[in-house]
Amino acid sequence: MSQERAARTRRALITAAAAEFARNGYAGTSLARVCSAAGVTMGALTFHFPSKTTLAAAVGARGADLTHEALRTVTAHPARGVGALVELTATLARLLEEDVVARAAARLGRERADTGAGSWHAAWMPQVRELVTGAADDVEGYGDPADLELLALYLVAGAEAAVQTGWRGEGTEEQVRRLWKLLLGGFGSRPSPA
Amino acid sequence: MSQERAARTRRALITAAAAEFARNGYAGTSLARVCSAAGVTMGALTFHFPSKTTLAAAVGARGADLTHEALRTVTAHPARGVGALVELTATLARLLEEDVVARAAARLGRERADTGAGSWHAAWMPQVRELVTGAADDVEGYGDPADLELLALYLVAGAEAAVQTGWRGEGTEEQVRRLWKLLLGGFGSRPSPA
Amino acid sequence: MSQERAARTRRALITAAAAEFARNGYAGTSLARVCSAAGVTMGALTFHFPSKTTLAAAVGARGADLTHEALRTVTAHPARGVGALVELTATLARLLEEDVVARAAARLGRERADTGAGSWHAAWMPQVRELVTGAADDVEGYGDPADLELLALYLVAGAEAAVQTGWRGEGTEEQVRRLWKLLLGGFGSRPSPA
Amino acid sequence: MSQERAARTRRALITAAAAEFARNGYAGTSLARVCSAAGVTMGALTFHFPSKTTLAAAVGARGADLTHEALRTVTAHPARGVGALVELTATLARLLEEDVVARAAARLGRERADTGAGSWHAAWMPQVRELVTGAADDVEGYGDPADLELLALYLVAGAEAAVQTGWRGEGTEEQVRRLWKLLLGGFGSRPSPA
DNA sequence: ACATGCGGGACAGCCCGTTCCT
DNA sequence: AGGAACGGGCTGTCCCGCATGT
Repeated sequence: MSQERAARTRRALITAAAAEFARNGYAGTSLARVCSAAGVTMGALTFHFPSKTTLAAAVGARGADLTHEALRTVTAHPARGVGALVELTATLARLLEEDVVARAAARLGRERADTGAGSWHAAWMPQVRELVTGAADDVEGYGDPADLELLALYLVAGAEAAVQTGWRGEGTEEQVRRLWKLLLGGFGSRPSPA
Repeated sequence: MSQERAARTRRALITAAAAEFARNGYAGTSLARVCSAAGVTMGALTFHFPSKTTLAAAVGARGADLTHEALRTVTAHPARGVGALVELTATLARLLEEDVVARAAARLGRERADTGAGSWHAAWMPQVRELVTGAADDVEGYGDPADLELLALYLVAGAEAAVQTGWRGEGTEEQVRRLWKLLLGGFGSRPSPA
Repeated sequence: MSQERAARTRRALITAAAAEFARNGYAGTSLARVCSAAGVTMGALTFHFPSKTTLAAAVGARGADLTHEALRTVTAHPARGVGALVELTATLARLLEEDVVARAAARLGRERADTGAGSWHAAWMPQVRELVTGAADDVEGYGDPADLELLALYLVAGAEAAVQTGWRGEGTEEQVRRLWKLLLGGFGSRPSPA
Repeated sequence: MSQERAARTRRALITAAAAEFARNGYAGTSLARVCSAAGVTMGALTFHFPSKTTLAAAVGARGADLTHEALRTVTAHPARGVGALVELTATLARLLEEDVVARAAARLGRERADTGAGSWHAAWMPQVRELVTGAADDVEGYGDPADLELLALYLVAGAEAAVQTGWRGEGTEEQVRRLWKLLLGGFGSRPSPA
């Protein structure tokens, strides 16, 4: 049956669209380019996705799915407290680096937060909050849990910018891990030589 | 003479364009909207800025100027080491929050890094590097200076995202300061009681 | 056997298409809307009607059939002369008012007179002519028979416009009858009070 | 000054659009054809008329103006009663026959009665009503004045159909006059010789 | 010099009528 | 008869010159 060909077309379309969205943003992406990149005609696109908004929503949804899946493997082994946060943000950074769809979903989530397509944050923010509040006792001594949450947000946003701009020296995941090490390690213990 | 009217028109155009660029990005901004927002006809715009790229470049340049000016007042009093970094990032955060032109310049710098219009980073990155390397002895104990630089980058990127998305609880500048406090403070010194 | 289901599908399609054609004209009608209105897929439509022109032709043909049928009952009882003309035009007016297919056929006949689909007139014009010429002696005193024929044409066209625009106060058939009464009655006998 | 060139362009556009609207209806008309017929580019069209609806509205308005003008010369000489009605309908018939814009306005008025573009009737219906009611005493003996009004409506609709379909033997105005003569003349007085 | 009105093309996104397999 | 895909065409609009005023 040709139902699998339809699915293949859909995937090709979503991937190609994600590549364009990630590079040029929503408004800067033309459906014609998406089609030629995916090797399908405009008619096929409009059959699967009636409008550009719908296409963006599909990319966003697929990105959210990929994110959930990536995070499930992380939360599987029971890291607690700050260590789990490190693992989560590092995983997100690697995902953004390796997967175009996730990258596109993140960008669309910020550019089109109003439309339903947006809100990539909703895919991982809840886990951050749960980690921070649920293990409040583990992070005792780290100050206000809300600050930890904010730190995670800033780090992920930074990772996103790093991936897009191409600051990557050694890869974005390593950058995030190095920052955490700096923060948790000697940083702040600087008065030691005193 | 009407030369000052010309200057007024230019400024109105740049401000209106910045508002649109900041909200809708480069591709999502139409010159017609810019004109109607600035109260100017399209003919006047094309007189001052022959192309859309030129307009974006002008916005970027103005944003860089504003950034330089804001940073000059910071580097005036001779804070050294990490304290100066805190001050610098906090100032950038406030600038992004308060000034549309700076916000637009930052966004254009990331979206159109290739064109000359881009590169808002060039306005403040040198200062960060100088601060980090020049005061290498002050930051002894903080690990690799490159890590500190990276941290500043991530924080500014996070602030930019915070401003655009509207995470602001108490204002973005406060967020950045709180994060620095968390990092420099007891953070990481927690296992001591163990 | 499913042959009757096919016939049912055909009829549903023709009725739905007629409704759209009558309201939006030929060019303003999209086959997709017809399908969704008829509860049928596009594949089914293209099976029964290979092209849009074919569909319109089918609607026209069905409209002509309905018209013939309606007129047969009229010409059954042997009204002669002008009375028969009155009956014929009134019947057409009622048909246009009550039946969507006839309405669509009339509209298509004018919009697409070139294609075979058109020419709803051919369904009733011959009867008018026959009535007018065949009973020439009965209408003696009415002037040129060609004028009577023209009058019938104008009245039907007026009825069509009345139905489409919605002038109907008391129903289009009544309007036509009232006009005939006006024309045949005292009208023209006005110099009596002189 | 090039202001007159703009006016010329506008007129050329309206005339060309009227020709297309009159022949193919609103939905059947493509702006590209209008442009090539008028010898202007799409850019010029969209400058004067932002949308197809606007263009249609302009055609409708121009048609209404022409109608007013044509009727003013009729109502100038003080024909009273039925004679004025004859003159009015005959003038409308001739206008429909000779002027594309009026023809287009009439067709648009029926196809798009909902939009403001429509309503060509509003250009002449008031005069009919005034004629019928204002001179009620003159038409004494003609029955209900509302019937006379309805008759005028039907005749104009018939003339419109005649022009579009091409029934014209000797021209539509003559047709209308002949019909009036038939109606006012001996028609109805026929059984007298019996 | 500064500004305007008008016009030029080029796509963009959407949809449409149609056909090809199944 | 159904699902999928195909091109082409339509409307809207966008970014930009080129005349002309002031």
